[in-house]
Amino acid sequence: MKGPRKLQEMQMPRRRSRQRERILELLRSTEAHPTANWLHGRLRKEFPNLSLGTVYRNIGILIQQGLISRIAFGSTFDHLDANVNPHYHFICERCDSIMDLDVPPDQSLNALPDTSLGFKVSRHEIEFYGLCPKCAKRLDGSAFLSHNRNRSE
Amino acid sequence: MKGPRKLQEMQMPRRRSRQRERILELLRSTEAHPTANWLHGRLRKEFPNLSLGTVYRNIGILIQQGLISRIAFGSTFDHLDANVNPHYHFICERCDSIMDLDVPPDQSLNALPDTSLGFKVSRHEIEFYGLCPKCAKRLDGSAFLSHNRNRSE
DNA sequence: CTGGGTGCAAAATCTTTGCAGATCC
DNA sequence: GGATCTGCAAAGATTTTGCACCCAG
Repeated sequence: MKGPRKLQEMQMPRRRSRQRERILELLRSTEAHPTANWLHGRLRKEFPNLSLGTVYRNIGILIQQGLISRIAFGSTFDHLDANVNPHYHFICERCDSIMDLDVPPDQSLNALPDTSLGFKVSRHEIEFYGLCPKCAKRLDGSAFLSHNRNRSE
Repeated sequence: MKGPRKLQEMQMPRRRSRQRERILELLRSTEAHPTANWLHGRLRKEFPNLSLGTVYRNIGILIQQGLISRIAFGSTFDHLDANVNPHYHFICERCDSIMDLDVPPDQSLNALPDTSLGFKVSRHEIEFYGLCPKCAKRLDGSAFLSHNRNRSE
């Protein structure tokens, strides 16, 4: 290995790049919630040689810096659930496991979006993030740093 | 008391298949929220020639039949958001657009997961589904059938 | 100068699809 | 017997990565 690569997880001093600056500006200027591909197409005009790889790398950096965030729904398949009754989910930030919560969904929350604006709400979903019982126990009293991936494959 | 099934989507007559039955059984028997790949690996023992394509096709059929559902978070990148303040999202079921909601997040909801079980909640997210103002207006009074995709790409 | 950043292309994932042949009803 | 379904493989779609060169500091 050639250096403290892993420390990138913390705020590593970064050099500026015109590309990254524009990606951030663009994201801040739009109401939509763009994809990497959209950004790439949009910025092609200013950077004719801009590569999608660069867009992805910069997205990763911006997320790391807390300047943007990803929206991880409405995307691809991934996980499945045979419990078709409405229910909430808990996602462990340490082991990435997903659990069904035994909490009755609160339909009154559907009234939250301002209907005077014209929203017609049919349902909602909630994901709680934190430590699952198992991980919480394991880390009881100790700082948690390592990130023990445990996703089903 | 079975609620009326959604007849919106054309239901093709289905034949049974041992593979699909086992996929459903397996999904119902596990606490985890498996991926297609996990199912495939797991069922390889019973069906040595089972193909991933078949798994995906059957997942699609089971979802169509309302027997299972997908969990579309915790997955890949896809959409981004430059609004890093906590906020909820609204997803239009017709045009698939994603909107930030101007609703103050209710931190008290973090108390919903049963902490006596050991959950440590740090945050939560909510997605509301339904019709956005634009689509709601367009469909006012008319049945809605067509699905006008509008995802950024 | 130096090491992070970029473009490019290949690789890695994940999901879909065309086709020929097997299977269920 | 005929419409479905399956396995296989190729194609798509999306994201990551290795590498040589470039450029900000």
